[in-house]
Amino acid sequence: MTPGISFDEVYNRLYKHYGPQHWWPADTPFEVMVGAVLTQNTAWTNVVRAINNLKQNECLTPERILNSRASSLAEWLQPSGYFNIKTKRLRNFCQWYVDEGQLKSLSQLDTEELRKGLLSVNGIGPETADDILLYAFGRPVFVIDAYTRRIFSRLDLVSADENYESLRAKFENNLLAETGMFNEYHALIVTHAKEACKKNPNCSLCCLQACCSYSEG
DNA sequence: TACCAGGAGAAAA
DNA sequence: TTTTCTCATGGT
Repeated sequence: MTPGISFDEVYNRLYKHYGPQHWWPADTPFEVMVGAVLTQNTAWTNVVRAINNLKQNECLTPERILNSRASSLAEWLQPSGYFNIKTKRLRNFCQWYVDEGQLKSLSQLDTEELRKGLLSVNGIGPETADDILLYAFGRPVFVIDAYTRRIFSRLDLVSADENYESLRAKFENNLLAETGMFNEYHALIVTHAKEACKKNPNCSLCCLQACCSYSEG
C-alpha cells in the first residue's frame, strides 16, 4: 500500500473544490438522531419525506414517537423504506434516549461512554452511532461509510476489507481531532461520491480518478 | 429493467 | 467466526 496522497491532502482538495457543506441538515440535535437512523442504506431525499411526515404530525420528539401507535409511525416512515424495521429501531433509540435523560444528561458523558451507550441500542450500529456523536453531540469522531471505504481503498490509503473500527482509527490517527473538520470531511466525501464521481469519469480532484466508478473494483 | 442509496442484525454456513 | 440474507421506497 503506497498512497500517493495523504488524508489531509484529500480533505484540502475536496474542501477547496466543494466548499463548506453545512451538515447535518436538521433543526435540532434530536432531528439529527432521527435522520441518522432513517438514512440507513437509504437515499436522503426519502428520509426527508419521512421526517416531514413526523413534523406534520407533530411527532418529532422522543415522547411523541414512543406514544404513537406503531402502525402510525410505520405509515409516516414509509417513504424512507424498511419502514417496519425502522419503526422498531427508532422506538428502541427513543426509549434509550428518554431513559438516559435525553440531551442534557447524555451531553455530560465522555465520548467513549456515550458511544458505548448508543451501540447498546438494537438498531444503532457503528456508523449511525458515529453520525449521532459527530453531528448531534459535536464529538470529534470520524464517520466511516461505504463511500469512504470505496474511495480511500482506491487511493491506497486503506484496504477495502478493513473493519469499521480499524478504518475509523486510521482516519482519527492521521488527522487532528477537530469536530468541525471531521464534520466537513465526511460530508465532503458523501458530496463527492454522489455528485462528481457519478457524473464526471475524469474527476480532476485526484487521485480521485481511481474512485470515480461504481462498477470497477 | 436493474442498480443504488449517508446500514444493521439475524440466520446460516 | 465469517458469510449471506432480509428489510423496502424512490430516483436514475
